[in-house]
Amino acid sequence: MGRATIEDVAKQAGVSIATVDRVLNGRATVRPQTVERVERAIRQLNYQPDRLAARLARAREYRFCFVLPEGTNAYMALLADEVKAAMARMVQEKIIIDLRLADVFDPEALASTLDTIGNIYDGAAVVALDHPRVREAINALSERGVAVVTLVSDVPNSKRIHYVGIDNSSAGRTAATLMGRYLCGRRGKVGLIAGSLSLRDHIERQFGFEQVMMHEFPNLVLLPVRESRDDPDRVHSVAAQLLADHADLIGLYNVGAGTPGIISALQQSGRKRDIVYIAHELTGESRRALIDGTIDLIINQDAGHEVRSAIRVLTSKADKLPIVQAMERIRIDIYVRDNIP
Amino acid sequence: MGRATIEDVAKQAGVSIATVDRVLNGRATVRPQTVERVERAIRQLNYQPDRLAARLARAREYRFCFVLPEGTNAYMALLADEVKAAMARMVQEKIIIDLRLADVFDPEALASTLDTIGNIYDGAAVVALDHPRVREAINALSERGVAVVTLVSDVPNSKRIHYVGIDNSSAGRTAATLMGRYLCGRRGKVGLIAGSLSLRDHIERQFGFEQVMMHEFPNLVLLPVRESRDDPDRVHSVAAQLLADHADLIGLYNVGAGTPGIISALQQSGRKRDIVYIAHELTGESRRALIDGTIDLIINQDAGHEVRSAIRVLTSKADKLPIVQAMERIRIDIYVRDNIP
DNA sequence: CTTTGCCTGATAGACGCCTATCAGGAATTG
DNA sequence: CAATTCCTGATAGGCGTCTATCAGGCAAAG
Repeated sequence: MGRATIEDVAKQAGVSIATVDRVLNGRATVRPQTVERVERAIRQLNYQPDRLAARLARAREYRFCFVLPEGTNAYMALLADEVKAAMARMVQEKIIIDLRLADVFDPEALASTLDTIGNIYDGAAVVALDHPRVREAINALSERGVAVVTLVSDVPNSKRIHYVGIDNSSAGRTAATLMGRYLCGRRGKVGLIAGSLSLRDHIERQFGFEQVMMHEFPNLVLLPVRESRDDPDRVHSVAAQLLADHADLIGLYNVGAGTPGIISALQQSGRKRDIVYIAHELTGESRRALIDGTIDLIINQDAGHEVRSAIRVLTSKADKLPIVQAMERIRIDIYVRDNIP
Repeated sequence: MGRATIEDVAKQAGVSIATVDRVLNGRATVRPQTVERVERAIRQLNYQPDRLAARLARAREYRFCFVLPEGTNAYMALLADEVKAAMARMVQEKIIIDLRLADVFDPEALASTLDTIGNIYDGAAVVALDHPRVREAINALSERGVAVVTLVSDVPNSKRIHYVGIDNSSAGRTAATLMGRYLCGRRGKVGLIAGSLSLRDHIERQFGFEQVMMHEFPNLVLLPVRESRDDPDRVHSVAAQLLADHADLIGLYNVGAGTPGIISALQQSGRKRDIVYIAHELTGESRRALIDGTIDLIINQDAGHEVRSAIRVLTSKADKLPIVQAMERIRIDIYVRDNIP
């Protein structure tokens, strides 16, 4: 025998199918004691509506919107590619996905983009800045009934239903531990470059990194953070400056994007072999640099997984189903030269 | 407008729905030119059958069987847990999963287990030994129409349709690179312990490890491999022996299971801080040892992902749908103390 | 020209659920 | 006690596909 159907529940509860449906979908007022009978039957039979049949019957299209940063960020380009791939794959499940680009570093621009994605959508996935204006826009969206998940960088205390991305303070701590071990007790300075201190993920990584560095590796001196706005040119000059200022720089951790700028600075300095450089996100450029030894370690979050997870979470929400937390945890990937996909 | 349906295709091709169905499901002989007309219509409309509707209509139950090693292996216990979790989750998709245990180290026992899982199943996922008898059993299964995927350890040249697991020679190379870096040019010996050299994954890891060790880290001397059959007691005595024989042992890589045996040997020796120890698979015990510093790095493959991937592959096969390779790639996870989930 | 296939069309019913409507009984109000 | 209002049952039709059956057209074989 297969699983219980609505009909079984109806029989068990001694009511009609229509009433079970009313209870399940809150379609009309049902007397409390009847509700109780139905719910008991559901529990007894361990009834779970068939998702497939439900989706088929509803014949409803879900529309989701991904809001990603515009610009040259290579990882964001990867994310965009995955969103496009998902678009194609999801049409057959009646899920329509749109992609919009916005300037993440400008809270006003990002917020007003969020404001415009109106009642067309059932859900949105946003790479967001942690800023009051943006938080407000996210809250406004969810008030309007658009489920919001944050992607890559979280906006805590907002009404987003879920955050899809790695635990960034763990990522920072991981980077520090690996940096410390790779440096094996050598004495020297370690530089830290961040994109923006309004990006939650960047702050958290920095925080975790500092924490472990301080406590575990007293032989290393952590230099003050430099901000780069994730702009390759700025990243380059910041890195070049660091290298010029500190002859005893032996470690470099770039919390944000703009990796090509660091790579070029390191290569120009001729010290790329002497400096342990840890970067975030596996992209075409960082991958090459990892292979040629400029980058020693890459900490990554899988773009494909993130996009698929965001979609799963949004559809679960739309179908009013619970999300399986364990399945949605995004892992911190560590890449060395040998395990690049 | 939504997507094309069978009806649209029928209209476009100027045939009946029944004929389109015959072409799609090879239900009866259709005149070649009619087939061509239908296929053209399918291409023009970019028609893809609705999976949901198809599964609903077929009302078919798929039965899959997982064959895992019996015994004390903690990782296999994790896999078994994930299989059980999947069972519960999959009933609602009309997929029935059974779990059987077998002695993987005994090719005859494993093969005869495979022989018994008869025509009940549509597919099987097997943690297999690379042995002629086992290969033959796998081939026999697929001849009988049971799709087979290998799990964790592959059986190349067999008729398995897919291998679910990490690239083990990459894993070995990764371990070697990390070992070499953690040891920072120190001179000394590195020990290698394997469960069985009939397990494909063990050989491949060993191979990759040796490769990188030889070429990249001439300062390190790799000791001959010791076989442990993944038995905790044997692992313990092998490790204790290694420690006793080599006062200058500074690295240890355990390619297989039985990690608790090594942990106890290391702790008894009082040298756990001096030896860089890299283990496979994140389990309760290895996790504790990673936190307390006995283990320096763990290389892992996510049990949940593997089980879900195996199920996806088997259902895709049963539904005659292509599998999305990129989605099924199992990553090599690297864990340090700071990124443990 | 009849018989035998071979192709194709038409159609019914199922899968499990959703949506909607109508009618009638029960409970509440006046 | 009549008039409402509230609950509930019954039922029809649909979502897109599969499975199965029957009948008819057409061609080749006898």
